[in-house]
Amino acid sequence: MRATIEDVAVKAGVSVATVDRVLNGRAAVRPLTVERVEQAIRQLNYQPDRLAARLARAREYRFCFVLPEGTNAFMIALADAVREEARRMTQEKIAIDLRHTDVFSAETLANSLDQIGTVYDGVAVVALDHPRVREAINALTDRGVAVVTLVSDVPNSRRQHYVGIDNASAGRTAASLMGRYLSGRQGKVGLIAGSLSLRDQVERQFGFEQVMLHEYPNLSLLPVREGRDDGAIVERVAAQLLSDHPDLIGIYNVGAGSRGIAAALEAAGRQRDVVFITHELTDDTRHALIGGTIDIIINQDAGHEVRSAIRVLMSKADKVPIVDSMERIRIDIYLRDNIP
Amino acid sequence: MRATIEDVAVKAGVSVATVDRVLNGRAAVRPLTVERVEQAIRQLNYQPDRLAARLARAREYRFCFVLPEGTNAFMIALADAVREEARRMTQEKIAIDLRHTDVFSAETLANSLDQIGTVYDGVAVVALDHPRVREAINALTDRGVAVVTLVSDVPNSRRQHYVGIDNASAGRTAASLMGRYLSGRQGKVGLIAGSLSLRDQVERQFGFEQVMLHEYPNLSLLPVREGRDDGAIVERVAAQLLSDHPDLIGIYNVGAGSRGIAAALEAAGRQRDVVFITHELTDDTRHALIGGTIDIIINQDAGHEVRSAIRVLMSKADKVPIVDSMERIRIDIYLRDNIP
DNA sequence: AAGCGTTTGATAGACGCCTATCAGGAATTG
DNA sequence: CAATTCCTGATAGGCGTCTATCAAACGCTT
Repeated sequence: MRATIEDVAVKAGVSVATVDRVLNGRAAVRPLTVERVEQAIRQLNYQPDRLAARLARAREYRFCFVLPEGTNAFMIALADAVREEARRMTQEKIAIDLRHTDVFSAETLANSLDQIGTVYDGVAVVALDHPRVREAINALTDRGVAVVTLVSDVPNSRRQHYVGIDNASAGRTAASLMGRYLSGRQGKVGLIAGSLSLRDQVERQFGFEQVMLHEYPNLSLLPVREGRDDGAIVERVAAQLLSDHPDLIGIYNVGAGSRGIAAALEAAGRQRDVVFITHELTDDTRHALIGGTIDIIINQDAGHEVRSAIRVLMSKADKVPIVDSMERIRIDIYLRDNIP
Repeated sequence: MRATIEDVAVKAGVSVATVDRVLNGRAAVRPLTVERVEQAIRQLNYQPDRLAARLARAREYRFCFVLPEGTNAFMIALADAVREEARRMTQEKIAIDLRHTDVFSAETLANSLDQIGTVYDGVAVVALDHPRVREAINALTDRGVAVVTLVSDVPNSRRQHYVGIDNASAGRTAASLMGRYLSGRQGKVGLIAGSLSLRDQVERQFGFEQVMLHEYPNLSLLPVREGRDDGAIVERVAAQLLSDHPDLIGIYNVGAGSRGIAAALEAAGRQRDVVFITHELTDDTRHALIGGTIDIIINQDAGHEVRSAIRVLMSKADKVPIVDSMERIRIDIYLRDNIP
């Protein structure tokens, strides 16, 4: 049988009320008493029963997800996942709010974060890596709000955790697959990004270039072109890229707007000759993958990310450790043969 | 606020005791009354609070995992994951037993299943696809024990759910990658299996051959060779395969014993020339992947599978629906660039 | 109408923790 | 030494469900 709060009280020679005070910081307790209680807790290996705690707790946990606004398909999927989990989580006394903000403006994002008062126990944010945002994250943390970064990290901030894939690794993976798919061939490989103010994209690019340059000298990597994650712009950029380089044999798209690239490839009739690797499984990319225009999709599962973020925020709120292996978000690689 | 059992009682014009009788089948209730209670439940969209239920429940859930005995690295990882989760789950009033049985004998496995009395609420089994086993699974189901198949399915049985990857899809994926990695080359591709009495391996082989024959006519697929999932035997088989076919340029290993193949490749000095794709990330395969002998590892995450199995068994025991998207086990593809 | 079994109601006591209150004792201050 | 303030103990009530018991109401048989 597991130890209860009462066992701890007896062992420490105090009352349950005092143990409760120590556990929940409900009132001042003499340091000596605190020490005795903590010792008893250690000796009995006491861990509060989370089921009972959640049941008894009057207040519910309040979390907030801050996502970029806009029509990016992946971000829409992420927002859907948040709403879906929010609905599921009401059962567990967890209330989740969803806020949208302009992702390309560090100022706007930081202001949004600043506005979030102390009503929330935790915040999950798709963040720009910018000093102003970092500062806002740190301010939240200092106010006692648990913060996790989602999808794109802010490494030097005091956020508690990053929920998302290892983007440098994703970029390296894309490069390896590109290299092997193009083995024996010679030609140029193009890289298209959305905006290089998002850290995840920068890291992907970094990983891709690293492997490309070192391991596949037969392929010459062209300078990055920016498409601002917008289908129409991306399509123009891709069309230009294709006409500039008749010997282009590979495209890696680091950001959104894959649909534009697929359209440009098809318009040029070069979808069979060019290996096209991109990110995020959406209706568009799935369709292009099945059609053969896209060769590989590298994906992160929005549902998993949201659930992981919630678990982490819960753990931080309860001050219990997280299980790392459970929270590692994996890089999904989809070919037409294994799309779900 | 969520509806409670008391709200249902009031709405249905009965007592809470009666509602409880209906919910938990505790005693005979008049059909008319049952109908009224169920109607009230539907109207209020009442769902029992699982936290409270688990807290109040005297009895704990008892689940049993039946795994093949032996030294197969993946099965050992699976057993470790079971023990790990068992430890974690004691907190949640879930007791998990682990049993080992001879995997290659349908009779032994079926007897093991038959022995499992009604003490268990649910059973997860790595099953052989054999009539005797199917019958044993059906018998368990009929006794009211929830059964899920793990890793390898028994499709025509009355098991409640299959927890594992889509193995045909995994085989197709392996073939596609093999085909693309070998694009432009001509030569032979070998297939090594453990035992073809395990359905997962048969399905992988099927998927692989399907894609290989249709899409990559430049590659000629050799007949399967069996290695009985044993490192030493597999090594001999692989060595023979290599010496029989100097123009072998690809190996797909459907079962265990990758280490033997890696050893044979290295002994022949052909690890650079032969694309080697295999299953399951273990210490051995990870090492060979980093070293370059293995090119791709297709993996299923043992921890995820065990947790999923537990969630499914819990849902079945509570008679609540499962969330399919949460329980889909994904095919992990590892290159040296994205190993965790 | 008495006797019987079947359905139902009412209620108490867990489960382990949270929240709140009140009183009494201890330590500190002047 | 008295007056505070600070700590601690005891205890009640609640969270929503399960489990169990006893009595009352009901329908049916003879």
